[in-house]
This record gives sequence, C-alpha cells and structure tokens, in this order.
Amino acid sequence: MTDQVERRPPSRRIADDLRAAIVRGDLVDGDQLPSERELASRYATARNTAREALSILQAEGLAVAQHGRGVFVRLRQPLMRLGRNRYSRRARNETGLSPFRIEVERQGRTPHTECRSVTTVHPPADVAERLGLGDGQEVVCRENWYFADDEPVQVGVTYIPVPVVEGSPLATEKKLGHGSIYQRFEELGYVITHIREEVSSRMPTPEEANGLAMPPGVPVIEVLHTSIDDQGRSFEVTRFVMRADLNGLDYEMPVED
Amino acid sequence: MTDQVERRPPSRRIADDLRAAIVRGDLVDGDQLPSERELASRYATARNTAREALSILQAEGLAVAQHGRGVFVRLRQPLMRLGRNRYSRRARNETGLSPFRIEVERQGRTPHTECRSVTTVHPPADVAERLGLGDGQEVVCRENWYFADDEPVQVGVTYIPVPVVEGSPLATEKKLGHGSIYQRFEELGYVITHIREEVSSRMPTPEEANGLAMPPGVPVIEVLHTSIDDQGRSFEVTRFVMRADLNGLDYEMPVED
DNA sequence: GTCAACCACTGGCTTGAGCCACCTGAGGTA
DNA sequence: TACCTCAGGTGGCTCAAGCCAGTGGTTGAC
Repeated sequence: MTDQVERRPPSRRIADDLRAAIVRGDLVDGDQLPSERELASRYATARNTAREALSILQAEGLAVAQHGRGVFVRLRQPLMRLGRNRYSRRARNETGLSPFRIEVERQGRTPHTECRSVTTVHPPADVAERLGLGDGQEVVCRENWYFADDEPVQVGVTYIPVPVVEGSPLATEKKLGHGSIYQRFEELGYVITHIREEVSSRMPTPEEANGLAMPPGVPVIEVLHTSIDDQGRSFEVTRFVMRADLNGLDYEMPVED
Repeated sequence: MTDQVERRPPSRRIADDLRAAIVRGDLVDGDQLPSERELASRYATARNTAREALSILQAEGLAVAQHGRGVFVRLRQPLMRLGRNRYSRRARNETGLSPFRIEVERQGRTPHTECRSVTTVHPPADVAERLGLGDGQEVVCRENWYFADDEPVQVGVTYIPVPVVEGSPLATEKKLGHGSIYQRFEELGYVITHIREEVSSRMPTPEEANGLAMPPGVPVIEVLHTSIDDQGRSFEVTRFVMRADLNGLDYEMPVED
C-alpha cells in the first residue's frame, strides 16, 4: 500500500521533503537550501543524488542555484500585469508614459526601453498571415527590449507592412519621439480600435534564456499581438516574448453577444 | 576567442548538436533520438554525460523520453485556441455545444468534460478579493476536468458566492443539464456581460503534472477568470490550469478610449 | 587602515561502474 | 493460430570519486 511511497527514488524523496518545507513555509523566499554535500550526508546518499534532488526543484522553478554561494528558494517577484489599457489613447495622452513604464514604476523599479534594430525583412508565415500579406511582400521589423532596473523582462518584435510606414521614421529610426508608437500610427492614418492577442507559453530557447537572463525552470509567455484599425485593417503585428516569472496579462473586456 | 565554445561542457555540446538538428529539420516530430549509450560512444563520453544532454532537451520541451523505448522529438500538437467567444450567448445558443467541445472536435478529437466535485468552502484570498467577499464568507466550489480523447488537457475550479447559487443545482449537482453553466447563471438573474482574465504561466506542481499527465519541460497557463454581469457584479471566478503545449488563448477585443 | 593571498566553502560537470524496470520482437510451444 | 518466454535493447537511478570554478571570510604583510 505504501509501496508507492517507499519505491520513490531517493532523489525524489529529498526533493519532496524540501518542496514540502517550502510549501509549508519553513523555508521562505531567498532562504538558502542545504548544500549538496550537506544533503548527501543527511540522507546518507551520494552527492550526485542530492544534486539531482536540487535540480528537480530548480526545474520546477522553486529554487535557483548560485555558483559558489548555494541554492536558494526562488524569490517570487510581483508580476507586472499588462492589460489592454496599454493601447488606450486616454492612458497615452494623460500620462505621456507607456503602460510598461507606469507598471514598472508602480513597483518602485526603474523602467527603460531600447530599440535594438530596425530592418526590412520578409515576415514569418504567421505574421504574414495576420497582416494579410502574400509571398514576397516585405515588412519593417523593429526589435524592442524592455527593462526594469536594467534587468531585461521582455522583448517585442514589431512587423509593419512596408506600404504602411513608407517614408515615416517608423521605417528607419530607432527613436520615435514623444508618445508611443501608436501616436505615430495615428499620424499615418491608422487609428487602433481593436486588438487581437494570441497567447501561448513554452520553455525559452537557449537564446531567449540568455538574452532575458532567465533562471532555469521559468517559462516564457509569447503574445502574438495584432493591431486593427477602424476600417478593419491589420496594420501591425508584434510578437512579445516575456519572462513568465515577471510578467502577467490582465484583460478586461465585454462579452460578445 | 572561441574559448566560449571550446569551454562549453560536453553535455551542453551534445545537447546543442541535437537541438540544432531538430531546429534545422533533420529530426522532426516523433523521430527517435540516438540512445544514451549510442551518444556516449559517438562522443567518446560517459553515459551519464549523454544522459545529461538528453535531459537538457527534455527540460526545454524539445524531447520526451519513453522508458524502455527511447527518447523522441516532442510531438507538437496543435493548440486549442480558447477565445472570449466561449462566453458568447450566441455561440451558446446556436451550437448547443461548449466552445471547448467545438474546438476539440475541430481537431478531430473527442471532447469530454467531467465535474469531479461540488463543495462549499472558504475561498482562496485572490478569489475572495475578486468576488468582493469578506472574511468568513463561503463559496461553492466546482472542480471541472476537460479531456480530449480521454487525455486531460485542463482543469477549472469555479468559485461562486453562496448567496448567488443558494438553492440552485449549481450549488450541489455535478450535472447541470442542457447548455453551459452560464445558462444556469442567467436563470438566476446573472447575465454575463464582461469578463476579466488574468493570465500567468509557470511550471506545474507535481500534483498538476501528475493529474494532467504532463511531459517534462511543459509549463502550465493559469487563467484567473472573473465573470461580471450587467450591474457590475462579479458573480463567479474560475481558476483554469491548462497544459501549455495543448492550449492557447485567443482574445480579440475593442481598445478602450 | 588597505590590500593581497589564501583557504574553506559553494555549485558545475564528468567519469565508469552497476542494478533495475520497461518494451519489443523473435522464436518456440500448446 | 494463439499464446508464452526470453533475450537484448531502451531509459531510470544510484554510487563514489575526482577536478574545476566561483564566493567570501580570514589572515598577514605593508
């Protein structure tokens, strides 16, 4: 009957004990876990086995190792809740700040955004589909990084059909001046009235993990955002990739009939 | 200069090679990766090292091991795209089917839902806050499981303030009869007109991983859903936990001014 | 008081061995 | 034909040992 429990491999058992201590609250955010060698001797097992146990917790996102220091209970930082208000004209005008900045400052941290590149490319298939573009049609591609306290928290790659932005600074300049990018779109005659956001989640690629300085055991949230104007034109698509331990989404919307 | 590359531990190098083969398309969904022993001999390394490489790929969600059979490139199944239309009255009436069923059937799979329990409990803090409940006020708690081809794909735990459903089958019965749960709410005088969905993502707890039969390296998407009626009353909160490799969200909504 | 060297600790990674559990297919038996 | 057995493959997990590379405190020279 308790075979299931007894059979449980030692590494799992150690992980279970530590996890229980964390869930129970005996160990809290930032606390140091016993060292590999300590666990090994405490459980009369090989160091590798203790090590395996700690790596299980890391894969679950409950702990994070620091070379030369120890393994620590993962600090759960508050999520930034990004809502649809980030596209609201009123929010744009009233504060003059982007919702990203507002949200980061609300947490007492310092926001910072950076446009890394502006290029003209052939869009990925899913982007082309949402923009209603055929083969061979090109888009302007803008890569933006978002930081809080100089820590990268998300990336957004924006794709805009070339005809939409031809001649505008959007097509070539990294700096866009006052107001958000949607200010510029309005000047070009595209007033955002609807958005579509397709949300998924997965583990990061090694490049993403590296670029976003992600601890192990943390997934990314991927949002494929489409901006639609009053004439039903999809004039811009952005693919956001964000650290799931630092970001959340908050949508409030009417139900369609 | 190439120190960074040379320094890369063997297990990482093996993982990199395999990952590259997958990304490149040399290995496709469902293909078997070389066995641990095969990799070890091919790279002139210990079996443990090859094993470590394979476990890196599994943590990234690119591969999945099957005891006694081998390690395989992870089958990427199409996502079920759950949109806000799942709360639409029209969709409810026209098809008589829940959006979950429609979506699953669209994929040629067989849907199936099951209410596991109906209890009365004290709500979690975040739920109580969204329902505007004070300490001590109880809620009816309904636990629903959603399956596709008998494979569990998501769980939803619904919390309803006791006064809202007192005397209704919602408070006690697992089976609710024709139409969705929102049909029942309408009968009680709560017409859903707005929803709020707070989306986050994380690695599953062991219980979730077990209950949802989740492969390693797959996160869950957690959605805290709030239903709001025409009088601004929040009458129901549901916490969805879904496999991120099988589910996605698709929101299309107007931008507020 | 400053600073450098040192040392005792931490995790990172590998080795090569072994035993176990599970899956599959080949071959034989009833 | 239907079933069983068994061998040889697979991954799961552990062991005991070793070396490397960060961290941070102590100690001692200046």
